[in-house]
Amino acid sequence: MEAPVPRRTRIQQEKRELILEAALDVFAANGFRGSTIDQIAEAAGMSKPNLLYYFRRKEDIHETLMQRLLDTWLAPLRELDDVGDPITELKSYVRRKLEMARDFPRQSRLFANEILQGAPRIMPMLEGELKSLVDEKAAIITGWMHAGKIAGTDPYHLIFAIWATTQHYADFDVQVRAVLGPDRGGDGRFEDAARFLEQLIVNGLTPAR
Amino acid sequence: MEAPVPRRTRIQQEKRELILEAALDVFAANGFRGSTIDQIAEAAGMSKPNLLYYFRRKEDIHETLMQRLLDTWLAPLRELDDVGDPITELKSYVRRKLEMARDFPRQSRLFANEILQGAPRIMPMLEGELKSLVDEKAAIITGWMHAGKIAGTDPYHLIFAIWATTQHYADFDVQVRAVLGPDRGGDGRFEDAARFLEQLIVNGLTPAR
DNA sequence: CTAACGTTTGTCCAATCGGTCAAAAATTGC
DNA sequence: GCAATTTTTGACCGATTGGACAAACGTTAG
Repeated sequence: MEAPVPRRTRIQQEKRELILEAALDVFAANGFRGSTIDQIAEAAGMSKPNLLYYFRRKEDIHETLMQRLLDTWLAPLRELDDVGDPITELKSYVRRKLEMARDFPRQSRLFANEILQGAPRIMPMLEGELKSLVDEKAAIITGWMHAGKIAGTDPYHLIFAIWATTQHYADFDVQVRAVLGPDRGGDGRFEDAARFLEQLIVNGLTPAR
Repeated sequence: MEAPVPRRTRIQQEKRELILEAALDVFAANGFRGSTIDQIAEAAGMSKPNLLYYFRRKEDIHETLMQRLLDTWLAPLRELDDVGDPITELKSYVRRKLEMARDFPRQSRLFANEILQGAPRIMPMLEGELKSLVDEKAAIITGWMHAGKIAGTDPYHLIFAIWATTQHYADFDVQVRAVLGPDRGGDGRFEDAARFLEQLIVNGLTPAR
């Protein structure tokens, strides 16, 4: 029996990666329907028929991209576990998510685009893989609440809030920068965000008692 | 001198509204490039040339929609003012934003789409109108902090966090529903979210002392 | 009734799109 | 070196797109 995934020569591997890299750029900036094969081909430095030699349809590129995305995208949540102090654990999760928004903004936008359009291509993954993972982690968080280690609240909405606040810095980057202005919108904005979110999650806004 | 905006008959007013309503549906669901004039025309119950009689270009529809959007979209923040208890004031703001996400999800998605694509059509508004408003409100919040009425933190990132967490329930609705499942993903999710966000903002996750 | 004006539509067009195909070019195995 | 195979490309195709246009239709005022 041969390998189930038919990837042939080393050159094919490399060209496919090149195309996926270019497509990530284009799809993240323009959405699926807003992107053309020509754009991706040009960004990858090859002709359109050449690109179609490696991926037979535009959708195949997107699909490959989305499959990889989910894996890496959920990695930070997978790391959340029961050992260590709960508050520390949650702060680490926020930090990891914020780092992903900073270091992989294109992936974040690709994902946001897909969800915004109603998740037509990844709905099964959301209801399957994603839901299972969140259920599992929500159970851990609920455990912490029952043990009195964190305040009792809704673990699902807590996870949503962490997703929303962190991904915001990738998906709404242009707005964040426009509002902060040239001086505060520079590289420091992620550290400011990290400080703010940490404090919000730990203590909220009530002044120290 | 006549009215500067050349809107003629009552029928023209009505048809333009009809088209804008249909276009909001289509643009919010498919993005600008993903939407076709035919789709909008069909949703508005008229032929394509008929639609183009009222709006000469596809972009004109989108532009009109975006101009109106900013006004209504920022209304909740405009209401934030200095009278009353700061914590109560911020909770009200969160509630108003969450109600907008619940009642006007299409507007939220339209806005999200535009920002995701780099805000090509509304960048001036972000750097002008929006930034001014946020600067003004951030100053109020800073005043509260200096008065010791709320914890000292970054007012800009606080506003970002409120935007992100509330709009998440409109923009990422399908994901929220998929994760919550059929039982918890129903109509109650906005009330659950409201309760959660209120608590998060007031007290964070530190258990009661 | 009819002329003027506002509204609606069928038809058409050029540009762009995703994708095909056959042939050329480059690479590889022997 | 040469044949087989893989890679690349120019030319092409049908479908869809945004938009133009003139003719038809409807309405209203005289």
